[in-house]
Amino acid sequence: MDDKEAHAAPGAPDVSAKDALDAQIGYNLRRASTLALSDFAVELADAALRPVTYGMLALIDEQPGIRAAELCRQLGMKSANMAPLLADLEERGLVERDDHADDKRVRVLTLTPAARKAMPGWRQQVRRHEDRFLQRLTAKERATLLRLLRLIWTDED
Amino acid sequence: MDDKEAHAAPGAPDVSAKDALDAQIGYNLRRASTLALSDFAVELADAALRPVTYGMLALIDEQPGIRAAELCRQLGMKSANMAPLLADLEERGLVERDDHADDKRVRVLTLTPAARKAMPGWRQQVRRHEDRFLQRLTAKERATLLRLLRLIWTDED
DNA sequence: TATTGTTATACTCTATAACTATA
DNA sequence: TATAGTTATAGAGTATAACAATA
Repeated sequence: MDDKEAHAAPGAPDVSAKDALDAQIGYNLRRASTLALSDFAVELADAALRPVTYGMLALIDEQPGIRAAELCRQLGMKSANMAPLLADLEERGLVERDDHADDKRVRVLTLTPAARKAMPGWRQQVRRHEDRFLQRLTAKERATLLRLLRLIWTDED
Repeated sequence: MDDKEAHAAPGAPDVSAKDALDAQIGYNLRRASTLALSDFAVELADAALRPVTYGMLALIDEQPGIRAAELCRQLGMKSANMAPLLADLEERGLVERDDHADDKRVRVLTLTPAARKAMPGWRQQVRRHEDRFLQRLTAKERATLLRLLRLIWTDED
C-alpha cells in the first residue's frame, strides 16, 4: 500500500490519487508558470521588462514591420491591452509605430535602433533565466517539455 | 537548411532558433497556463470557483483541520491574499474557520457539510476540464508533463 | 458592415506595509 | 521577538463595452 489514501490525513475523505490537487496538471502548470514569471521579473528588472513586454519586443524584433493586430493574434492578447503597452514602449524609445502605406487603419511596428542594439543582451538574460528555473531538467527533458506545452496551447503540429 | 534563420522574415536580425520567443519554455508555460486557466473558469463557472479558490477547498478537503498559515504555505499564497478569499468562502457557506484549541492565534479550517457533499462533483468537473485541455496528450505524456512541472517548482523528488 | 486601434473600466491574482492579538 | 491573521493599497494581466477612423 503506497497510494494516497494509505497516507491520508485523519478525517480526510476518500480522494483518489488522480483527483488530488497536486496530481492536477493545471495546478502544476500554474505553480511552475508563477515561479518562472517571478524569476523572469528578477532577471529583467534592470531592463524594466516583464514577460509580456519582452514578448512584444522579441516578436517585433523577429518580424520587423509586423502589424499591431497580428502581434496581438500571435501573442494571444487583446488589442485593448496591447495599446497602452505599445504607447509605453514607444515613450521609452524602444518601439516605433508607423502608418501603413496602403491601409491607413494599420500601425506598423519596428524596434528603434536602441532597442535592436539592446535586444541580444536581453535575449541572453532570458537564456540565463531559463537555465536557472530549469536547472533540474536535462536538455532532453526541456525539449520534451517544450513539445508537450505546445501541444496544449497551439493548433499546429 | 531547416532552421529558424532560413525562414526568417525579411529584415529580421539573426536570432538563433534557441533564442526565439516560441522556443522559450517560460513563454510556452505561460501560454499553456493561461489556456488552462480560462478553460477552468468556463467549466467551474456554475460553481463560481476559480483555480485559486478551488485549490483552497481541495486542500482543506484533503487535510481537514489544516491551519490557514499552512494552507498558505502549501499553495504558495500570502496570508494577506488568502484572508479575504477565506472570508468569502465562509460567507458562501463552504468553509468553517474555528479557533485552535491551544493556540488562540490560529484559525483551523474545515469544509462545511454542504461543501463536502459538493466536492466530488467539483472534482469530476475538474477532471473533465483536464481531459479537455490535455486531449492531445497521451496518458504517458501527461505523466511525463506532471513530473517535469514538479521538477520546476517543488523542492522534493 | 467589418476591421484597426484606442479609451475607459472592472475583475483576478500577487505584493508590500501596517496593524492586532497571541506565543 | 516572532508568529497568525487581518486590512488597506498598489501593480500586473486580462476581459468587455463603446467609440472613431478606415476599408
